[in-house]
Amino acid sequence: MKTRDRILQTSLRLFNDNGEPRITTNHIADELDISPGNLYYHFRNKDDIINLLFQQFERQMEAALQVPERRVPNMEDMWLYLHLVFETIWEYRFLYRDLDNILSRNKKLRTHFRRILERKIHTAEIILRGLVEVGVMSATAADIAALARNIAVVATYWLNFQRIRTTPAADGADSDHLALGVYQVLALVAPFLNGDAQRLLRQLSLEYLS
Amino acid sequence: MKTRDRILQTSLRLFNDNGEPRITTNHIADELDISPGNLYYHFRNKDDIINLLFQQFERQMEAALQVPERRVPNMEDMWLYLHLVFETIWEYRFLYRDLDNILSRNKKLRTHFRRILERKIHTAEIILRGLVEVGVMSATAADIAALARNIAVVATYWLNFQRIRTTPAADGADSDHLALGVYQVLALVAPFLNGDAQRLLRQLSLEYLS
DNA sequence: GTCTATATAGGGATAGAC
DNA sequence: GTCTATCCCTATATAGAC
Repeated sequence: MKTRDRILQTSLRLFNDNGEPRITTNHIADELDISPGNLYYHFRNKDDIINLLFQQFERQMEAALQVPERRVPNMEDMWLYLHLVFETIWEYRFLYRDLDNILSRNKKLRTHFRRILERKIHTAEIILRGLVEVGVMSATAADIAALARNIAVVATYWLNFQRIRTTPAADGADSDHLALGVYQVLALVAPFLNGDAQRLLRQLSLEYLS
Repeated sequence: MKTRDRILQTSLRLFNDNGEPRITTNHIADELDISPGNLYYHFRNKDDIINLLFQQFERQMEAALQVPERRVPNMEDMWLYLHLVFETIWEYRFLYRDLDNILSRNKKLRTHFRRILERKIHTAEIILRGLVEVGVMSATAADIAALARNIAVVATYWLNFQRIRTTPAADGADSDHLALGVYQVLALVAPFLNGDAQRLLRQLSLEYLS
């Protein structure tokens, strides 16, 4: 494996585990058993590393936020959408841990992240309108707008919320956090679902959380 | 006004405006036209300042999260609860901007903040159960648990969410952000409200956001 | 209480040899 | 591509005079 890729991989792991502000270029070099000079041969500076990682993140998130085409979105689209979003956030959680800090240092990152956020809201709206269209749920336009914003907020910050609530030592498996997050978002949609769909969701949720 | 208090006041303002990690003790001293040495006469270190500000924050938030006693909570309690919470967060928003960063540097702060979060959820639950009891809304125990968590997430992170969405330059007045936040949280509760209460809330929301 | 001057430490980044 | 050595800068914090 090329040194450049090893640096990216290790940086991502250290950032995710310890928070980007606490990881210096020396830490990264140490962890890889290479010299700081070598690291700076491959990357201009620390921001350069972060930018590369952000590009990877952005590609993956864009893929997750693809609006289903050529057909009316349904409940399965919602499930898939949420899982892909949560997994991408988990993989690049260092961005979310110090979001304000990181975005304020780099205007381009800020612009791109904002676009992702708007897209998150937009995709949620498309899917919700699809659910209304096929008769699975009932909601006004204003309901959908507010609901889509709330879905975006919970999806974006759920992992941060959980990291504070659980003690650093005794936190459960990673997958639990994601599953609970998906459940929380579905709980936002549930009250708008019509009788049958709502019962189905309740049933699914019970199994899902066991 | 005593120098000590001026330091606290100015620190809070600078932290809120620029983010705590970017404000050094020298910045604070500069802004006050005092020497760094003078600042360190009044406070052992930067963390000492943050701890004091956190204590102020905690007292104010604890007050906001008082469960209404001796009577069944109603819709007005929910409004009051949300307004007080949002205003407290706004006043000490520097804590929320770099929450992970700040809490990870100080175990005591982390423990106390976690308690506040649990209390946020708990108070929301108490109020929601009150609403069910007086017949204003219908929800199962599981509905209420999930809803209370979501209320806490949105209330905690709404301002962060909005700061990213709005451009740093052209953001609206401060009060707008708070009002929108309260609206978003009420939108979480709305679908559980019974006919009359729901219509009333819709009416109120329209006026509220105009 | 307040100042000036300074010690200390650490992170980001580069030069030049190999 | 990789290393060693080093420089610069900034932030925290202290010492000692006034």
